[in-house]
Amino acid sequence: MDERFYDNWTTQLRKGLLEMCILNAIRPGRAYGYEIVRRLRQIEGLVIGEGTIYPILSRFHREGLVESHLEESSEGPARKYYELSDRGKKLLKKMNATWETIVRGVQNL
Amino acid sequence: MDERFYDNWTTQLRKGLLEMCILNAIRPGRAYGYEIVRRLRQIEGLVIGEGTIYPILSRFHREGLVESHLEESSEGPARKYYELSDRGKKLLKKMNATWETIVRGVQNL
DNA sequence: CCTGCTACCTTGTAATGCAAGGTATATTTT
DNA sequence: AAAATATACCTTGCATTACAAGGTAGCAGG
Repeated sequence: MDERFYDNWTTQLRKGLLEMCILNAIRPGRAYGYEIVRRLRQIEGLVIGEGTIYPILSRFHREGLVESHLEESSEGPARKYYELSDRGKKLLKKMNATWETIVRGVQNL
Repeated sequence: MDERFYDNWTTQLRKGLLEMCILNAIRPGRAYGYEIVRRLRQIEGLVIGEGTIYPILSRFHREGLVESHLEESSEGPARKYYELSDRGKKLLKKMNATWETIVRGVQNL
């Protein structure tokens, strides 16, 4: 059967959504890229690869939504930890609110 | 303040989501482009323009998700009505299920 | 030393949403 | 009758994203 359309659709659906999820994953404290990939992988329908997350994290930093610092690890190469800036926290709050509005809107379509 | 990131994010968030909403708007029976634009406009966070919907409807048709036919109107130019094909109905069901899975996944993040 | 896991990054491609344009019909206003 | 407004369709070019496929490097176990 032709799953091409569906597969592409799910990819499109992740656009923007991934950013929100990543910010929410960082929010409680701090997190590094490889860790976030593993956490989000467990959420059905939200698979994410390294080639996807690193550009996103870079953009977050460029936009001033997060701060980052390297930290040595005994289990491998150094990890780049990220945490939300004030701007990032504010924006995430707004994004979460927008998300809920949309979810509600879609529900009673 | 800098709303650029937020505005762009909402645009990205609409990707894929609009397709699902349009299909759901057509599902009960039939609908034409201009009509769908007006209906979806009322849903907060889901604004859509004509330059967005017509390419989507064309793609639906190209992918065999909908059938279409022209119908004269006394209120203006002819309308192009769309209705879901069997394939479209099946796919929409799958899309709605995926959407709910993702919404639930995001909820308990 | 070599395989596997950890951990980071970059490049090129495909796909989408949208602004900004265009065309044409029917109704209402001037 | 001319102009304006609402209806209704469409296309082109741009900006943005997610992803596959590649690359680099550190650490541990056999």
